[in-house]
Amino acid sequence: MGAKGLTRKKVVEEAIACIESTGHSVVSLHELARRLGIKTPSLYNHIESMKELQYEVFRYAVSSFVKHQNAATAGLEKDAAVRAFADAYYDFASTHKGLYRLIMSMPSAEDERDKEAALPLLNTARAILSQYGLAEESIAHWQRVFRAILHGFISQEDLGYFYYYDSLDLEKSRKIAVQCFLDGLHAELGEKRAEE
Amino acid sequence: MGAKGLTRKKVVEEAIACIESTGHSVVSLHELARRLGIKTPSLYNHIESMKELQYEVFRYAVSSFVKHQNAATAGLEKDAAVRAFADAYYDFASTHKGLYRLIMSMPSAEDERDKEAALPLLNTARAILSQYGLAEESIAHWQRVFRAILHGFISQEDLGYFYYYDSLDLEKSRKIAVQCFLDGLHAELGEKRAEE
DNA sequence: ATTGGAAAACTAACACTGTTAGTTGCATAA
DNA sequence: TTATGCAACTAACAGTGTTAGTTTTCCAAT
Repeated sequence: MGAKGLTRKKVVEEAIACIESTGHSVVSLHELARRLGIKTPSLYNHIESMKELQYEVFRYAVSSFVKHQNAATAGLEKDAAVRAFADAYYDFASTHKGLYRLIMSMPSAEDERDKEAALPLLNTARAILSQYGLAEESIAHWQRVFRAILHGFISQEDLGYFYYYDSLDLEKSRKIAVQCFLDGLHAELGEKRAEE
Repeated sequence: MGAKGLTRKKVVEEAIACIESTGHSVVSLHELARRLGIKTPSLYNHIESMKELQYEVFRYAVSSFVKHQNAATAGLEKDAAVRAFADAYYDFASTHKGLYRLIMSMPSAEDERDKEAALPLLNTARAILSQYGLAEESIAHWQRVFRAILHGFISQEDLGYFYYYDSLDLEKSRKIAVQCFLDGLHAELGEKRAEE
């Protein structure tokens, strides 16, 4: 054992804590080492690289997000579940800016391992929408639409693209967005029923 | 005049060309200098800083995007205009990945100048929606929802979060998303009419 | 209890960012 | 032709992440 009893787990935990407190999706190794009371290169006794550390934190972020969403929608059905999911999504992204930004800055398309780690994220939205009795293909489409709205909203708000009419209630905009999704979904369901 | 007749304008243009060709929202000064046939520090004879160069490219990106959107929706009304706007938006983001990413990575909330430069972006969507005869406040809300959907979709696709069911047609998802927005908007219009 | 070996800390250094200071050289205006 | 100024240059700094090589520290086996 080394002088300070540091482990890989503790390093990752400190990185998470750092990201949580700063709100940035990345933590500099310098800052991380400072907080752990060691010099920067010493970190490499516990992690292989920055990329690897990020991957570790990413997994935590995904797991944390999924748990949050599942807890918020447990026992709810259809529209109520959708609304709760949307609220919880917004809540997580606001409260854990750094983790959410990390989730949404992973170039998953390139790294096969990242893609796999991100899979649980998609299933959360799918689970909710599968209650409507749609075909698998439709669920996949609507789950994309749902996530697009949720992320698009948070992303633009975060970027500052919603602050131009700052007299305007953000929460109301969000309610309208979710209602819009539900109306669209209901319209689809109506068509489906009409076909039968 | 210097040896190579370089001007600030030419530097910015090369930066734009570089961003267009790489698809990244930033260009390294090293790469930029290399392409211009000079050494990195020489760039500072023409630009004040990286931030300033980015701002210049950002203004170009905004202007370019706005022109693109206006051209695509000229003469169209209501739903047709909305659909054309959405198609054009997607087209721009796909064709000019670097410029779009730059637009969507400006921390506008912090810099007052960036915010102002971004204003035209918002007016494009607003102009389309103002045709529906909604109240100013409603337009502002629905313009947020519209942009949230459009950006959310592109962003997630770009991140690779749509490639899990890659058998599934992306274009169809996009059509559903736009139709969802229109259905939601129509529902709002219906309510408004019912109130009268 | 002493010693050997492993694990983890350290310092020094490299490559890569953006950036500044100080110097050289070309080109146009006088 | 000369002089002024602009634009190129080299050298260097601070900041990233990272590697090599060295020293320290602790735990385990004798």
